[in-house]
Amino acid sequence: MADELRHVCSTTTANCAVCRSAGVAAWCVLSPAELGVLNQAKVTRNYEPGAVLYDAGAPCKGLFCVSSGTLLVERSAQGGEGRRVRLVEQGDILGWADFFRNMAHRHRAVCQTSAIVCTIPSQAVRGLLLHNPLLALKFLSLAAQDLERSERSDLEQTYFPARRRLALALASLKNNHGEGSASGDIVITLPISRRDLADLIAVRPETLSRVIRELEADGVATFSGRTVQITDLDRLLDEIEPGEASAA
Amino acid sequence: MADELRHVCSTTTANCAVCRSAGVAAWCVLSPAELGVLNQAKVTRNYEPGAVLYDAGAPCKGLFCVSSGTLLVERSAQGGEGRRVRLVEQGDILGWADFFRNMAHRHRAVCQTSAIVCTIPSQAVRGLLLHNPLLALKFLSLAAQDLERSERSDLEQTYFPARRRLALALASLKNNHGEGSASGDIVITLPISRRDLADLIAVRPETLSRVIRELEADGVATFSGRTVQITDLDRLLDEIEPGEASAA
DNA sequence: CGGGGGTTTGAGTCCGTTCAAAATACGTGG
DNA sequence: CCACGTATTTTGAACGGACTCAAACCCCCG
Repeated sequence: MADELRHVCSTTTANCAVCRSAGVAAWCVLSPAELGVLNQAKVTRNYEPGAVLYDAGAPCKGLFCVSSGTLLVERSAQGGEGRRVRLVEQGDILGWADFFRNMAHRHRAVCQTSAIVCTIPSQAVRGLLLHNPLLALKFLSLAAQDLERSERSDLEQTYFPARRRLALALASLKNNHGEGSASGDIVITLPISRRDLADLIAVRPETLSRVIRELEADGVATFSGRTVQITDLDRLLDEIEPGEASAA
Repeated sequence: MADELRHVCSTTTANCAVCRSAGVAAWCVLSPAELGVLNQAKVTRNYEPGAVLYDAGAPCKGLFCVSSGTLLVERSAQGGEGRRVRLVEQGDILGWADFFRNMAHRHRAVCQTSAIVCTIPSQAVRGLLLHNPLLALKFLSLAAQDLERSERSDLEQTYFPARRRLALALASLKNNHGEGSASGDIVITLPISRRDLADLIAVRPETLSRVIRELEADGVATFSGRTVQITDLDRLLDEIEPGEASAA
């Protein structure tokens, strides 16, 4: 297993004390000494696009903390192809749910870009958790956020049409993958394929394709390969909240 | 607010040491001394059907532990009517997500039967959590379970047709609300109205009505008011896993 | 008996799917 | 650098499941 991965990942070093993710992730409550323990226990690896961080069915050996890059988490049915559930970015912590249930992974995490991810072995996590109760509280808050995200996505998929869900996805993508262009528009560089994007908003690729054409026809955004130009942000926001009148 | 509830809820006493829910819920890791603290801090109340445990927007004052009865958790949009998200039974802990995020409630919990529910004030929870790290681990495992449930429900609603979702719901309801009848069939007494059941499986009441007729026509179950008779359990299970061949 | 909510039934519509084929983008080797 | 093979994306046409709207029905309770 480790052999298979060797060609797509390599070990590197990193320092939690200066890692940008340490502030974003739950580790901010740790004392300098505890951060030292974390730093020593963790294993930092470099992954190439397409590398699999972990697969469904694999034993859960610890927590993952994304130092950089974008990963896609799929819910796979017995190792086969499954549904793409969510994107994971810098500072996010992966695998906690399986870890705290002492179960094998039920998801698969695949790198969409080259990525640097730290693995914190189970024992180290447990040690820190027992040593510093504040860390546990932080993790609980994190868990609550994940649950909230899942529940909201559930509601959105039940009640919102595909077009609105795409608008929602674009608005979200904008945060981590968008930047202002020369013309003042926002330009998003999608970290995932169109097929995966379709899966994320729970539609078939054919449907996504059609909805994209609709948005283009209505002057909301322009799509070209993995580049999306938001030509009218107000209109995009209107797509998300049809009830609201846009204040000029 | 408290005045409004007075006619539907009354204070009782209970002892965590002998409460059946203490074993089911996270509290099983507590020492006798800690259990004493919990016992003293908690407030036990008696609710009548229809009573609202908490409403969306209300400040989160602690955790709820269901000693007996069945509650329905709705995700309400700004205090109005929302979607029914899940049923909560004896031993379940409510409100942890809002509690650990330090936010106002985003859900509403309504009693479906008369119920006995203990409220554990924030300060007591926090005290126990900081005092006994094992409790935090237990809560994290609980959180992971909740996330798993939400994610699975998400997938089911995306991929499964209404009929299969109803079968799933019946199979689940069977655990807490079903019992064997004289004829050997399983009889479920639904704790919720048909409208709420429809909402739980994310369909309109009209659709639920039609799917019920289908199941009856196919000899899977018989519906009469709030009583459901599973006439053929194997066939019900086939509805849930169409791929599996039923072994006689 | 007369509401009034919940439930059922019917007819029609719509959104997203399915199936099938064409077009485009991509990686690889010549 | 181009040609080729493969995978992804797009387009089209037809289908289908669940929804909407509207009316009848039912049951519980006053």
